Amino acid sequence: MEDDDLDLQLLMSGPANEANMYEVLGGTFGSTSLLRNVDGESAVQEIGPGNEVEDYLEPSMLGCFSGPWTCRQRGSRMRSRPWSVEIGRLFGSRYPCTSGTREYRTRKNNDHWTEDEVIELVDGVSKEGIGKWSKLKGIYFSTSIRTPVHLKDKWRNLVRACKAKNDSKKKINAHKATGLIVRRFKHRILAIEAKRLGKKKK
DNA sequence: CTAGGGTTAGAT
DNA sequence: ATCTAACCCTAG
Repeated sequence: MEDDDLDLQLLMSGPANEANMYEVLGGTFGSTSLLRNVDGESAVQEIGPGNEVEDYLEPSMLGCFSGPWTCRQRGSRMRSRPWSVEIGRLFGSRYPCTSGTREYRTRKNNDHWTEDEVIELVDGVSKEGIGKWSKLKGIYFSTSIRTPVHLKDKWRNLVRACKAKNDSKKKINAHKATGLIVRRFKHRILAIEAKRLGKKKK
């Protein structure tokens, strides 16, 4: 059995004991990982064999470990949810961060854009122009999780993807879903972008 | 608030 | 090992 399968297995069945839990968490986050103690706001502890599971998780969270391994739709095929997402749920979308100065990461959403969302974005930008991200959010994405910054970032990624395919033919379909979208909107996106660059020079 | 550099996760 | 998409950081 491969390592990934093992991790998956552990999450499906739940860690057998504290040591196993330590393995599961430590295995991914590394030996220096820190977990916030749920009770004490300031208490941060290193994951270690000397600690109990309760040091890291409150009882209600423990149930998450034995739940079924769920899948979600991404693109056209089902894919198992990365277990980092599962960990994110365990920690209320605040899960430990091993790099940098931050104690933990707070990543709210890690989903890929749907084709419909991209259509909205391209439509919106062509009507309102580039750089009106907050306005765009209000008009086209008012009920969406996407923030103005997300819109801006996505647009940048779209432009980059379009340009990448102009430059070289070697790295096509790095990601299939994006490839389709890019093929469909390439001309509109590049036209809008060209307009922006034109204005910028003046 | 936006622009743009930086970081991270997942796929190849 | 490298690349992309999504997300973060923050100056201005």
